[in-house]
Amino acid sequence: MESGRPLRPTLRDVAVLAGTSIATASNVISGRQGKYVSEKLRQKVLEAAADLGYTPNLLARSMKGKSRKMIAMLVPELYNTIYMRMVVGAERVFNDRGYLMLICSTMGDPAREEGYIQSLLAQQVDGFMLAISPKGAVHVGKIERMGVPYVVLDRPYEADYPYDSVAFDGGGAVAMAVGHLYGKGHRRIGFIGPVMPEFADRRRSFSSTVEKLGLKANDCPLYLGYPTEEEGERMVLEFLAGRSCTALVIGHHIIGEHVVRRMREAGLEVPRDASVVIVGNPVWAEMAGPGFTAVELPHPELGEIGAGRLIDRIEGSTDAKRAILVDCTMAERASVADIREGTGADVV
Amino acid sequence: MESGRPLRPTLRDVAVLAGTSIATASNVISGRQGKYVSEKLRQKVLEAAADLGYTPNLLARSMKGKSRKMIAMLVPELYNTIYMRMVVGAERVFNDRGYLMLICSTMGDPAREEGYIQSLLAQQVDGFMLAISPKGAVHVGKIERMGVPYVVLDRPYEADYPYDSVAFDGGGAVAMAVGHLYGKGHRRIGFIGPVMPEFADRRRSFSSTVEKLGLKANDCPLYLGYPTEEEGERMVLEFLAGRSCTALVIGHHIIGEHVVRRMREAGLEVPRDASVVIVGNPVWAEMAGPGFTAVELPHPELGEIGAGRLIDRIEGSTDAKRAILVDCTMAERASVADIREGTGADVV
DNA sequence: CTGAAAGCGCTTACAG
DNA sequence: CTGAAAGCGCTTACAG
Repeated sequence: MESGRPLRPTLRDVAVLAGTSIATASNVISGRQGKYVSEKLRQKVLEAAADLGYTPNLLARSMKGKSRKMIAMLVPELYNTIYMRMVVGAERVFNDRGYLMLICSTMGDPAREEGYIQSLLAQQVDGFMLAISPKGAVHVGKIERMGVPYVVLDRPYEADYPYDSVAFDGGGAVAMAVGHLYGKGHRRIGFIGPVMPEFADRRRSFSSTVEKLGLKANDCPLYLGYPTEEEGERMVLEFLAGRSCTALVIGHHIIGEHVVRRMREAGLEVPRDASVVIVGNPVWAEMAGPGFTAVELPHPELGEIGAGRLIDRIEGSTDAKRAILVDCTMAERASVADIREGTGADVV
Repeated sequence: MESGRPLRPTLRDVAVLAGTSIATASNVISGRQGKYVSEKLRQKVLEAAADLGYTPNLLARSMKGKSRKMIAMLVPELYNTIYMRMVVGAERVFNDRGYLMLICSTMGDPAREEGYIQSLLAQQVDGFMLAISPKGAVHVGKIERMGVPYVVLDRPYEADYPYDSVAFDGGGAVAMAVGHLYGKGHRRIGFIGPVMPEFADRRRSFSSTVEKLGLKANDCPLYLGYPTEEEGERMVLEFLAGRSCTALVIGHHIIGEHVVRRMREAGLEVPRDASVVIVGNPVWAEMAGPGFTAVELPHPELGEIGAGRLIDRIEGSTDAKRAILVDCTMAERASVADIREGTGADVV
């Protein structure tokens, strides 16, 4: 309709309108330094570009070896806060450093993971942030072979080549929780946590920490299950039947939800009847009951650190590939009673 | 290290290895029909491609006017289930139809919305799915002017040009809820809902439906507030103070969460003491208390229908631009008592 | 059946 | 200071 004006004007259109060459127009638009263009011409080009509503075609630009300033982040699920926390952290730094981040949801399906990796590689993305399923690890080899930078998040895995990864130390988080309770005088500490293989480090850490602190294994029972309502209930019941612990470490946020609800229903008051430390960052930790002490898992930091590392890589860093482990932090709230003797803690 | 093998082999590399021309290699790889290539040559090319691990550079392909098979979806928040439901619905169809969907989170910030639109336009995406803030509507003009297809989701707005949009009828949903309760014999029905301007249609619909059914406005009070814990509590208290309604329509899922919890704490039993219909799809509707009857909002369908329409557009559909309104559906569960006389409902 | 050549929209030495 | 020309990796008439 609007005669003459191309829908997507090219540099050529701008150059013609400004009465100059494509090369000069390019020099002005991409603002190359060291290329002196007379102020007059520069203005004319700028005007022409504005007039036409010119937007450079990044596709064409990329063909000349320029980076696309585009990275892809693969996550298993969109509904899961854990991944969203990582995404938000990563996005913050990509935005700051001028990269466009694309989020792709794989549903933990290796086939989908492969599909995305294929497409995105073909789309010439500059790099990958990968929160990928264990089985999906195979497809990472493809990225590796293409020489495209990537960072693995949250779940590093075995590979016969070194690669960048960022994770937190789940076992360490549990150790912190146990240590905190120990410091407050607790000697009989239970653990309710996930039974899935990805979480083996958490329960192993519980056992070894307990042992290291010189506590009796009998006094520190483990209850394992899946993060469902029924299993949560079952584990609480078992824990209560024991009746011997003064404190409890909950090793998973979803399980925590069910456990805490069930404890309340059972009339158990925290921390009077039992002290509790959660591993994870459930929204309700601050709001429910007395406020729950938690070992917070640094998902946003995982995203941030991973993103920073990926960009450095893309921009030429030759730092040795390695696994980065991020520390967890204690957020003390009101779910742990200090039962040490002679500390006067009761007075407070 | 691996001498000779280029990291990212090009069609040229494939052609050389196969001992043929780039053009022929291209014909084989992109499987153009009508181009007869001898079976022998075709095999050699295919082998060479496999050998090199060749992946076509979609960037270059796109430069020849081919579509990128890539669309971008802008959503305000990643944490909000509503948007994730739309995303998941949309992604399903994009995947089926061979498009790659990129998710971008704008945080409802018009500046970020503009930034993304700019970048993605420059990246030559084929189309946009827009769940955008009211203020962001301005930037849509840029997409429109570029002639790039787009579909607006969930929140259509005023514009001086026609455009495609997909939404559900929030007012209609409330009318359904009221109608359902009316059908079960309720004549005094309260409404607790959001006060924000985007939800004006819901409360207006409540009032007009009540009027249409011949109920007295006095018997059908409205309680409006923000979706916070305190406001939820306040509204429940006001509703209870009234003590005259047999039924309640809750017009927002977050508000519903607080209202339902508060009602339970107040010792109110549903549906014995009050029948309840929720507008929305909170996860707990099925699990909490007796199971809550709800008017379900079709967010995934919004995504699906929008995606279908967008692809049709991209692939050349010249169907007139228009606003599509998707119906909501009743999910009857156990939170509504049938109080009609002589129906024998009580026996059931 | 096969391949030389032009061209997509840009950038970048390089020569005026 | 400015512009003609080559080239990025493909596709596509078109001529053999």
